Amino acid sequence: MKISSKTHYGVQILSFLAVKSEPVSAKELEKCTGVSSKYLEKVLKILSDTEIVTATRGANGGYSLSRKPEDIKMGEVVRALEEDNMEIIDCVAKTGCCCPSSKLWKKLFDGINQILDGVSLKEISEGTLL
Amino acid sequence: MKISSKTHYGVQILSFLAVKSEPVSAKELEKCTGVSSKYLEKVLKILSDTEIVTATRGANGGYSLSRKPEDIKMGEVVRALEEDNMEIIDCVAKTGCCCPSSKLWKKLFDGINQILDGVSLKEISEGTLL
DNA sequence: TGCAATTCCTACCAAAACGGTAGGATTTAA
DNA sequence: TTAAATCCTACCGTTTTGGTAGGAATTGCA
Repeated sequence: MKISSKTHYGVQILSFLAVKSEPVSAKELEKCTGVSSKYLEKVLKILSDTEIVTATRGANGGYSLSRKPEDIKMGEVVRALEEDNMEIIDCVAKTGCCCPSSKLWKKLFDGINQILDGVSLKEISEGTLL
Repeated sequence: MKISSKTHYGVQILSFLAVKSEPVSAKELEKCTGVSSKYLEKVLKILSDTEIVTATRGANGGYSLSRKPEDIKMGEVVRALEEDNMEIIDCVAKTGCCCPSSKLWKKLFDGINQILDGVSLKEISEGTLL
């Protein structure tokens, strides 16, 4: 039940990209975040594969948002970066016991996704989140 | 962002204890869950330290709920079993960057706790959770 | 055309967390 | 006294986390 640094860096990067119109390179993002560009490349690759950012290769390339900040919901971002760690545990498959807790986990994960889908990158980058 | 097996087993155990009036030993819980009693002892120790269950040592001992199922909220249970993994990341301390995402994580963890605190063990054990 | 800037791909690695196992000390009811 | 139980401490293999490293492929520009 914790946020990985990958996800944490991802959100930081995105809120930086949100205020830029030109592509920003991993090197530049390293300066902003203090995290090595090589590691940020990995994070950015995930965001690129999920079409949250667009990567432009070659000179003057870099990364930019694929959509407007208000159209990028944090649920999408967190699910992408946490990869398969957002799944509900299938307790029935693991133990023979009938599992009265599965509804709880479903309720919890539904709630988490609802919260995250209710926040857009715009609110993060502008600091207007309550 | 995933539930550990420790937490998962913990909830299973508690919903089993919820329907018992006598103390139940770790050995018996092993039969129910299929998980080794030695490992369950660890889980139960945490639940005992946090006064969710009461441990009775010696012959005819075992574990029983410290309170009525309706007075045990799942938030308390999950926070106990996930230990320090329920904390909000302090991003400002880690990076020099001002961190616009901290509000998001706070909102998320507050939401998680609110969901879990809204569910009692009674609802889990009786299967009345929506 | 050539060079520099950039992403992409693959491999590797140390440290921590996870999910247990093991053995025995301690307590207690009968 | 004995058997049943929790409590305590240590250990251990596997997976995940959080990176590092090196180079291949792509591209704008002089």
